[in-house]
Amino acid sequence: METYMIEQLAALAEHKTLSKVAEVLHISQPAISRSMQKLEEELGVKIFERTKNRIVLNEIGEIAAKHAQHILSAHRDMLYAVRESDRRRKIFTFGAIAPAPMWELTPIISQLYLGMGIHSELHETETELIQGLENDVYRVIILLHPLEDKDSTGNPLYISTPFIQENLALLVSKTHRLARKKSLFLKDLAGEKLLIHNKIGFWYQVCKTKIPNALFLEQNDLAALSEIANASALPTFVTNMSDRIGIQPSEKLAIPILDKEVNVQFWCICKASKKKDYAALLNAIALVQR
Amino acid sequence: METYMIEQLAALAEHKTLSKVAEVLHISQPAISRSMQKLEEELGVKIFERTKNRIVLNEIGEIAAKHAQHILSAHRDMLYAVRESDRRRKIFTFGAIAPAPMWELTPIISQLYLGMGIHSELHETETELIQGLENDVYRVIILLHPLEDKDSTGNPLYISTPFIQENLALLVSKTHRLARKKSLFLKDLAGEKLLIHNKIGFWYQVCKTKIPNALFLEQNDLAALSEIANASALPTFVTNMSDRIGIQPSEKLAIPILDKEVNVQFWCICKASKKKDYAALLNAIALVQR
DNA sequence: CCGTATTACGCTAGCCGTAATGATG
DNA sequence: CATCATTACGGCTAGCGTAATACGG
Repeated sequence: METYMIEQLAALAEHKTLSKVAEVLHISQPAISRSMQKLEEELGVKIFERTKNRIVLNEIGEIAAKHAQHILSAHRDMLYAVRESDRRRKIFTFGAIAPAPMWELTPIISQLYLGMGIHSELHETETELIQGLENDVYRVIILLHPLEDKDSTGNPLYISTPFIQENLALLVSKTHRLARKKSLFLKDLAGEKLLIHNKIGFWYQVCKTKIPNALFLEQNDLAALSEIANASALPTFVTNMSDRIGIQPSEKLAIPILDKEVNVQFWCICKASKKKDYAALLNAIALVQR
Repeated sequence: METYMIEQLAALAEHKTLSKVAEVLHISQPAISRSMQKLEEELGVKIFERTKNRIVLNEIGEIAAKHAQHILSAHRDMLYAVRESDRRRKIFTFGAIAPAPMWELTPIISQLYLGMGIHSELHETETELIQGLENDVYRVIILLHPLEDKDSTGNPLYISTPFIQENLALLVSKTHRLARKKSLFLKDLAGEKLLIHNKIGFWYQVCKTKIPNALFLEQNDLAALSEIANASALPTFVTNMSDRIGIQPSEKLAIPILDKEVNVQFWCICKASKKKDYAALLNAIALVQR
């Protein structure tokens, strides 16, 4: 049973006449006629009802055509899987729960995997990240904790390496009502108008759920947000990582926020089965802890 | 992607070397070598790690091979389904809940479908029968009641035609304690030793559950059972259908049993979608009601 | 050296297209 | 007579086997 027969049978079930199939598949009518004869002979079963100038699939033929379509979709699946795997092999894709470790990790990967493309994705929750790691969509992921899962024989499924820490602070003008405090908690921000970026991973949910009655002015352009923060009296957030991307405190004060949810340790995680592939990367990561 | 490539890739994943594949598939080594090169080229993706005299599937190659095996099994499924359907087309197979309608139906089918094989199966419960009808394993089935199921548009899914009736009686010697009764109920047989056949469809369960504390002496050879029944004082069962297969009452008395579970009407049922195919059969069946 | 993969070189099986034939509505 | 399926015929592609080459344990 050769592929071309399967293809033509499936097309015949769809287009009903040999002529139409010939037209669609860019092949001559006699070719189709012969293929179908040969297929029928190979199967050893009548799958057509023939009159002198009409050929129709019989009940068994319809079953055969169903299977033919299934085989063709299996072919397409194979092609897609192989090419998709290859594409992923040529790009280093990772996922992160927050932007700062994403920015930190990118240059490290860039140095280590010279010439390879890098693609990173930000998520607010860890479920998609872990799932992506499982599917090999992500080579590594950045979470707020290590993954300790074991397989049935007790061996770890993942390798977790501590990465950077990040500590949140509120950036306020010197005239703000909170400006004289040395530190504060999220609940102290109740009712404030706050300028925030909206692609900040897990921070977004933390802010939304831990600060009561705040009004969030969301921005999705980082440069614009920085401008507005400088030009207005609106408070905004910074972290120990903010300077890494060129945000300067200017005339404002950064007041540390003490809730444990906003003083976090990131972890870089890969599958244990790929330990060797990423040993060098995990090594490099261990060096930038601070 | 031609079938031969798929086949060879799957075989390579299994046998590891081109030489072994060549041996197994009865084809020359160079042929395999070229096929795999061509496949790799068609995919446009490196699926092998090659050294000068060694070829190994890489990670993507393993994925490809998995898919190849899946495609091959789809091929086998197609072949099996087609041939199995053809086999069924050449044999009239039906299922029944009791032997008597099976014996009655067989000659009717035999006359109507001259030259076609006939195969019948007996079941104690109706679930396998209905499932078999659904799967087209059985063309028709014999149950104790019609099937009234409708599809989503309210059209009947099945055609049910009344067939024969069967009424059970106890066959006892004239000296038996029950011999003077004109009729009886199953519960009257409590504690008796009873000679029965064990391939009697639904009767088996009825006897087992409706007669308290009886001792059943099971026989699976019909002729032997008949002999023993004649030669011994043991009571056994007959029905209005028994004479059809040559069982004679001899010197014994047949006492009707009145429970409704053992005075039954059989129904012959086919799929509504095959109504036309079996119209003649259902017609013939309607004539033998009695 | 024996086993393994690849390359080179004809051969030919088999698939294709063109043309012709037959049937149908 | 337009449309569709099948048969006939010749060409050519492409997969095959044999033989030769090259590498490795």
